[in-house]
Amino acid sequence: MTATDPWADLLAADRALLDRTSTAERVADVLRQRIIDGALAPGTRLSEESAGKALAVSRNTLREAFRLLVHERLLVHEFHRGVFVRVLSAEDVIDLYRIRRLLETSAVRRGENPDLVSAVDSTVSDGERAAAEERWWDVGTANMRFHEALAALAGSPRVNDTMRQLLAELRLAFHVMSRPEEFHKPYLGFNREIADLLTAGDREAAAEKLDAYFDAAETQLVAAYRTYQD
Amino acid sequence: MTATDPWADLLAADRALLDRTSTAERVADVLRQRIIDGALAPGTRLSEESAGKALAVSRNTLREAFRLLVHERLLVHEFHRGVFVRVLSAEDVIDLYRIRRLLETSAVRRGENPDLVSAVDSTVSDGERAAAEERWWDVGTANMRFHEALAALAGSPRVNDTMRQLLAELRLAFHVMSRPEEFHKPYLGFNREIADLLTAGDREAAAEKLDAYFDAAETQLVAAYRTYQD
DNA sequence: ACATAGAGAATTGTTCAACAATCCCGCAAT
DNA sequence: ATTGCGGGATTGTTGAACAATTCTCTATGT
Repeated sequence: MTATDPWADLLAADRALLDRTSTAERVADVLRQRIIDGALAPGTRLSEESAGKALAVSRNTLREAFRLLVHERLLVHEFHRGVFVRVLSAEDVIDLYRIRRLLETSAVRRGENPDLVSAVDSTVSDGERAAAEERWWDVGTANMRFHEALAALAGSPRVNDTMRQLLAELRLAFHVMSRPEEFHKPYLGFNREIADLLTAGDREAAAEKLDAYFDAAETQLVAAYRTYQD
Repeated sequence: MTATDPWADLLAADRALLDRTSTAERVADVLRQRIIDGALAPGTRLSEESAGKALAVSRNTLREAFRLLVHERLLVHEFHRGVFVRVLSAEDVIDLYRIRRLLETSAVRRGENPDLVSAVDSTVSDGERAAAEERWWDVGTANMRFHEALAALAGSPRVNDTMRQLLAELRLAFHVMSRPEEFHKPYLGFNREIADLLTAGDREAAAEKLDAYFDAAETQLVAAYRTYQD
């Protein structure tokens, strides 16, 4: 197990692929996906019996999966009443934007890794292509990945995790709106400008434009959210 | 359930105290505390049978608690091998400082709530008092709470949660050092200066001093960490 | 008609026992 | 020293059972 085997590191990197996940984690994966894509609407109650029967897992395993998603804030757990798909309040949406602004602008100001910058750029291209072909759901996804890529400029695994989680949580907000498909479209231009500034190396200008984006997007989403919530 | 009952909001705030937590959460609480205070050293394996017998809970309940702590990164779970108290790598420590720097400096730059600023100040006073009485463990705790209070300047519940979790994780690093008790002492002066700048309203200067603090603390901790790790 | 109380059903919380799958450890064989 | 092979221990997952709590619906009284 000494450093005499240079290929050992290569295989070690692949270990995660082999190491298999538990049933509970896979159950959490599918539930997470269904929540994110809106099949499980906010407020939906997930009974242990129905969910367990549907996924063909035992109650115990299911409860482990529930715990994970509660911790990720995608589900809420009410004692002796069951678990529900989270319903975000307007304050939640505001808070999500607050922390996103913090993370993303800081990451943009400090991140200079060329690979990560070009990764940002390609997410914008994806969004533009999806918009041209009117695949609105994909536009939204590309927009999410754009911001994920911005946060990734920080070069921190924990920031990446946090960001992924925040964006998943934010998806809950879009599902209560009337036309979530077209919500992201107006921001494609913003994204392009920010990506170009980053590619040009002007991180400060990119960060300021991002800040302006947050001003616009947050007020719009909160307004739309308050409207369609009642 | 309308807004006609002013006292209803008051009681609603206390609901969390009543509403009872599950056994799994309470088990997670005690394990978390034991990990944070060092009773369960990094690398320790927690077998389901021993832990379950010790805490008088069933394996299933225990496993739910394990899931929570794995999600908080205080435990690691190796498939078919069990759960272990997390052993931080030097890269982990670096990453923890990276995200802390991001969150805390941003929070300091934007946070102006007077109550939150005075909360920062009181944590410094606590630390000074503890140092004067040579209660080194309390000095460390006060230092942690100082940084928690800094992050709280952002006024974001999610930032608070993230910060609490990061600091708990960071405690894992201190336990592998030789004299964790005195590690925090040199930074008391820094904390005082930052608190005073904040009280004076000079947030930019406070943020810059905090940045300098991170430069110092990170290199020292990483160096110490790399030494005592081998 | 409406509110209330209470019985019974349904759901969650937790434990326990069982078995399959996997890992760990020691020992023999080469 | 490495490999192959049990046997024991631990984890992964299930199913059943029962307690605790919530939900539902009916009966009752006003």
